[in-house]
Amino acid sequence: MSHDIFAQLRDRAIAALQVLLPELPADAYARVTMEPPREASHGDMSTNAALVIGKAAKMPPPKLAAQLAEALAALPEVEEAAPAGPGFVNLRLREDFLRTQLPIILREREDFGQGDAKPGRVNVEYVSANPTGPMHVGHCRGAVVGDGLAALLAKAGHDVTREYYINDAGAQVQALGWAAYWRYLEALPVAAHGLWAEGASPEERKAAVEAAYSTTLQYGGEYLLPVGVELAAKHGADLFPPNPEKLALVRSFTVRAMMAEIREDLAALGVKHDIFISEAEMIAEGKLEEAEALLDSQGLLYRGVLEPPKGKQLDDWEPREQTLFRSKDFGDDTDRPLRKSDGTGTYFANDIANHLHKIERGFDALVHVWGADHGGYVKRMQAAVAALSNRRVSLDVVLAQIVHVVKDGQPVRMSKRAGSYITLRDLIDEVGRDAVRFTMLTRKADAQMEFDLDLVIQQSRDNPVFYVQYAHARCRSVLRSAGDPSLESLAEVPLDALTDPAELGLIRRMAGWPRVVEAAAAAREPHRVAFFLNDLASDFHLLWNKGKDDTTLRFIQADAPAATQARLALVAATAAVVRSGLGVMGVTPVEEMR
RNA sequence: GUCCCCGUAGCUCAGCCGGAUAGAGCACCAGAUUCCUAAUCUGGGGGCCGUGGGUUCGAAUCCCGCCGGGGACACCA
Repeated sequence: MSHDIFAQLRDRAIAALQVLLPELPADAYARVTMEPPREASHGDMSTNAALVIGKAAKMPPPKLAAQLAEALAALPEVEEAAPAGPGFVNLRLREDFLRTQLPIILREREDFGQGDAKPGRVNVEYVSANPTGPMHVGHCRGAVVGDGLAALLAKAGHDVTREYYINDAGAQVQALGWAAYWRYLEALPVAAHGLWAEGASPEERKAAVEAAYSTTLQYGGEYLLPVGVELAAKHGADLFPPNPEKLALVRSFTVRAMMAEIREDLAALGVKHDIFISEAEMIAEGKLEEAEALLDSQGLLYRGVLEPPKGKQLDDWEPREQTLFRSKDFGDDTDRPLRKSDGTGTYFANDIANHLHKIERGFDALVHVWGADHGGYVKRMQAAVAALSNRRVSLDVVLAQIVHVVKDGQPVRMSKRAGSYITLRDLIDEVGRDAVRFTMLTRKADAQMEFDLDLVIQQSRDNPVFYVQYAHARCRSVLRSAGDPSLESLAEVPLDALTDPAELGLIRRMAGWPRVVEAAAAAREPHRVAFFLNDLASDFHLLWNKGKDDTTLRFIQADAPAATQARLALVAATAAVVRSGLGVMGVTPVEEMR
């Protein structure tokens, strides 16, 4: 069960008000909050209850606040309750109530913060990089944010399915197929196809392929060379000359090879998915036609011609009649094409099919992590989901903004064209998986961020990865020195010795973890976990340093076994909460730092 | 031209669904180390919350205009 003390006290406050105001309907309390006050001197918790229900109760908020404070002050959890400002009630919690949180943490350990099971099923789709090459740093942020968000939602009590949508249909994969075919031809003896002379240069070979099949080779990366060699080893010259069937075989082989590589990249980053959905298979199953029929039956499709976009130079624009979806009816700026002028489906149409597929599998909430370049795509997709589900299913899109990689104060180029293409693997090799994951989650997803390669490997306060791991390592160091007592036994020890403000502050922070999980999940903001852990680490380092000035505050006291036990319980709980938070972020809690 | 994201301390950024005197780290200044790891900690200075309106008991937060940065805009994915 959840152990959110803010939720508990909020319930207490509402119960108290229901006694004071028996005639007030239950829904009047919806906007009542119980939260940490901004100013710590105001106490541990603050409620706006008198402010938000004053009008409905026909009472001036300050008067109601005074009555509520009186009722709350009588609670066993509460040391002091006082009306304040325009109608707040500030609570100071009893120290022994705060201390009761430690055994709870020690029994729940890494599960502390786990929310109660929530109804409904959530589908989180992330990464979904095109299977046309290895992952690069541009994909990395979305992968980490998606993985962290999925873990966070699960921690908050949601039933989460993590999904990867393989874009293995469409023009890009056609192009990939040709590029792989080119590499296949290169792996064959020249005599097998005779497209170029023995000893032809790479440019000549490429030009020969482009001329022979009137195609343009967009993908030629070295990562396709082994694919060509494997195809040649497996099929000899049988795939020459090309025909649609043989090219389809090359394509599916290449997509499988690329996906194998992407899965390795994901594993290296520690990013997990429950399910991989193939666009091509879904389309082959007829999901597009099904979605189209469903929309058509609701009168949401029509034949029409779109206006040309203004302000953008389009030399070859001409009016075309297409099948259009009335996304405007659902808040989009314009209606959107479902079929190209040649009658084939647009990417949008395939994506509609993808979402119908999700809705049919029974999800109640869909969450996507997309790159910022897809920002213009959000409204139409939300429109489609609303239409396909009769507005039952929600679609939230988290946009992951661009990451600028910086080294030695200089931007590191990431484009393929510039030649110095940074793969995800390069980045992990350079700074380590934990640093990549933690750093990518220290910013709101929709803010651009700078990834400073020098900073993330630095071992100092500037580097939050290090700072948090160091706190955990310090906890573990203390516990090892004390002979690693079991958490079960520590959950039983008397805690009266914990009275220092720094000790109680640390407990307060930890007791707030379930609330952080709940709020961060609701806002779809996994970065808040990183900030919480930074604060928690700071509280712990503070306490540690107090022990340097005042030896009676050190954790291990040779001549005071009871105080030592109590403090070991505090330290063990801190370590457990750090692990709980790092678990959400997918970052390893280290035992020691050397 | 339209749409989306961003604009908070010198720098990098928090600020949860509107709440009380706007915060953290870095940098700068001044301190703490025979000690469970000083890889840390304590104190200090530093703000027109881009800007102008609006909503209300109350706005960094919500709404509108403008300015600045980034991104996206038929038949690509």
